Amino acid sequence: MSRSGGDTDRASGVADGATIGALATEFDLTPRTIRYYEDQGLLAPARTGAQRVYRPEDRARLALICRGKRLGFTIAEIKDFLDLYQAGDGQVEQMRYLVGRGRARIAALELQLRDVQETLKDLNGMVGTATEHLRRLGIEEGAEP
Amino acid sequence: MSRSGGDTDRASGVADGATIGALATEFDLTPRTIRYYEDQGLLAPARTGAQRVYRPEDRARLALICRGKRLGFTIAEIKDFLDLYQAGDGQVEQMRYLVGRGRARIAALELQLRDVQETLKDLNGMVGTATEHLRRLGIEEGAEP
DNA sequence: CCCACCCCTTACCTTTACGTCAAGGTAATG
DNA sequence: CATTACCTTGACGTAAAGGTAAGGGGTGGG
Repeated sequence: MSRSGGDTDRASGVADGATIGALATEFDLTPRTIRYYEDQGLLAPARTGAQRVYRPEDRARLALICRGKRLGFTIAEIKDFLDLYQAGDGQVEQMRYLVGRGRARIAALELQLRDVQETLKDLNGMVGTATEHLRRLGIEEGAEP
Repeated sequence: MSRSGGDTDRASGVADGATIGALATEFDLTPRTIRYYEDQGLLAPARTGAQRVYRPEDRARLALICRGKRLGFTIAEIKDFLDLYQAGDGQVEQMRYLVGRGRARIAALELQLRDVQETLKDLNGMVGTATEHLRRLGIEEGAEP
């Protein structure tokens, strides 16, 4: 009640973008992790004085970073990957190079896709068998971690 | 020519199974890596004296290990995973636990599957755009690493 | 016999991706 | 003005997954 113009909380007085803490919460990371990504050149947020200000574009990049991580890419690989996205400068040679990298990555991902599907099949089979096995022993299901 | 009973080479005199070097070559790993997996309890090959002897079962396990690695699992996770495969002892409680773990892993993999598919879509789009862009500039394709 | 080649173990080194203090700045609030 | 809560940089710690070196054994071939 009775706040000048902001809305979310303290530290959101940074004009428009989010703070590192907010972003961390949003993406379920720690601020440390986000700063680390910046160190590695994956992010380059604006600043208000010393304080980082994350705008929508940064949030988009971070989302891509997280996906990359879930897919098992290294930070360095994700950096390359991100560079693909912003390649629109017109540097033809570099672009051809990036297209090549993109194709290679696609091939790797397609392999991974098959791996995942195969593993899922195996696991489903195993769990099915085991569950049935248990059922035959007349035991009810009760999932415990 | 003129060998008693073996066939492949020296050190294959280990009756039937493969040596660590052969296995390493076969799976494109180093012997060090295979020994490391053994250290971590993922493999337990037979021995002829001090020398490890890898039988087909070990090869199968190693194949699963490699797939797990390609999927981004940690060694410890792969160990749990492998334990799923040989769970047939009848320990019901343990089996229920393992079924739970298996289900969790399936959920994680399904998420990963969607991630991979989404990323593939994005990448294909990007490469397509970039390629077309290049084509418009009248440049032929020549993939250089 | 000695060399080459493969095997063994032990032990320390490296890289990646953060976690964990430490020490200090800044802005709203009581 | 002091507190509180968030932010900053910097430096050190650590777990995972091996690499690499050191030291030793066995076997077969010239």
